[in-house]
Amino acid sequence: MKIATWNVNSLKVRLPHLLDWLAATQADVVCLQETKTEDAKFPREAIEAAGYQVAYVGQKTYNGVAIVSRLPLLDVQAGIPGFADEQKRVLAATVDGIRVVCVYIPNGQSLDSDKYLYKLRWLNALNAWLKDELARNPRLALLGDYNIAPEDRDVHDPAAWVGNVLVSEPEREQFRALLGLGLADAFRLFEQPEKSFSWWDYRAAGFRRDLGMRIDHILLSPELVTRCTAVEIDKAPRKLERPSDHTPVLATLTSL
DNA sequence: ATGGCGCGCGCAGCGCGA
Repeated sequence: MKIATWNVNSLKVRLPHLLDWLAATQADVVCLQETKTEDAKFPREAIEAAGYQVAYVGQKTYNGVAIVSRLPLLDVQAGIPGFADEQKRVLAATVDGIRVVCVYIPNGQSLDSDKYLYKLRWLNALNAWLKDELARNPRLALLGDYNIAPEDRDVHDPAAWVGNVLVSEPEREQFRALLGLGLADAFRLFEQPEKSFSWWDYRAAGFRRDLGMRIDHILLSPELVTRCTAVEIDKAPRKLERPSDHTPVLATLTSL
């Protein structure tokens, strides 16, 4: 079973890339972020025609998350229970006995912004909810755009990013708090190339110069760690015309 | 590397992302 996460930065624009990528990788479950699509305009038919089911929750212009899956999506839940949030950033569903949680964690904009405080509050709420969710679901995967580079090795130039969002210590503490729930950063279960990134700025030729960050992650509960045989960042879609600024991250799990 | 790109909205140019 292959499970993946991909911030598509507008599903309307990236739908051809998504369909090509599904066909090429034969991924079984893909969590999407930044669909930027209202539910009424979601391209459900095109995804179903490719042999997938899809659950989604979106809004106009901003945010929006979806889970694409070959197998049925059960117990679909949007948002963090008990955490009032207009922004569509969370979608959970059970697929083949695995609780799949798709997240688009807030960016935070800058350390002195109200959006940064929102990011930290949001992460607190996520952590509290996941603690319960893990107790109910020992097979849990948390996939998404975290907007956090966990360590300096996940940043092309750590010195240049000091004092910025994505790398600040409170954010990294929140990331470690997720690990503290028993989750593992699946990418780091395996030997990986140096300078492994999942996002590059569109500006200043960021991709060509490899000025990237690793901010898209797959966290796995212990039961799923034992089943995980590979994790890779697939840079191929970032090389296409009109790419998303993020690449997919893909994990392979053995069957039970 | 933050003026510089790309997106949505909506028809100009702005807000936002990371």
